[in-house]
Amino acid sequence: MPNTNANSIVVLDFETTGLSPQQGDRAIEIGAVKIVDGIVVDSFQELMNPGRPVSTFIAEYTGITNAMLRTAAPCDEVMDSFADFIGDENLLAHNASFDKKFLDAEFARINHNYVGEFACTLLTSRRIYQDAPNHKLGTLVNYKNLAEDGTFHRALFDAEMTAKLWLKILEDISEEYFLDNIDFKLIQKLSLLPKAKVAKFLQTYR
DNA sequence: TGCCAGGCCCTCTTTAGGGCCTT
Repeated sequence: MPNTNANSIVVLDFETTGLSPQQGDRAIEIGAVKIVDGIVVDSFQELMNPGRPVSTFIAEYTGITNAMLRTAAPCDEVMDSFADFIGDENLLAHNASFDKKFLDAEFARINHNYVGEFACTLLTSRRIYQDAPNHKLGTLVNYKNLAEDGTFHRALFDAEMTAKLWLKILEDISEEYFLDNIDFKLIQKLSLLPKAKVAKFLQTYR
């Protein structure tokens, strides 16, 4: 059984060759941080060789070039190490449906199953920060004045920024609705509510 | 040959269409 505390979680981000593993796209980089009780206690970052060149668009978008990938370990090897990193923790990503489909596809190739469930900062922030100009990761980092020192669209940096956003979301919910020990299931439930029902849900929680 | 992601979410909706997000 995965840990149920929202404060113990692995935040992950993939860079990939494209948008769809079902269309043959592969992961080219995985970045992740492990958070325990609001503190980043571990991190993981690896480039991985997908076995074929990346497009000019992807190289420009991510800064990850074919020259960099040529010397990287193959996806299977990196994903095997990453399986050890995530253990049985619950997982978090910004637009988690995207990262989940690549995680599932890459893990399927090495016959690995994981027990953790996903939460999503995109779905959560759409409900908690309804006044944000949009809900892109970079916009939300600026909107909440979260310190940034790095380059977006690299896996570890995006995972670190997603982690900061997650902790800010927990802090804001905790302060506004007087909740402590926010449960992972609460966030999952919240993330699928109609926006108009979010405030009442949190006000009446416990 | 022609097609080409997909889940969420809103609305001029539900016998549907299009924008938002991720690379």
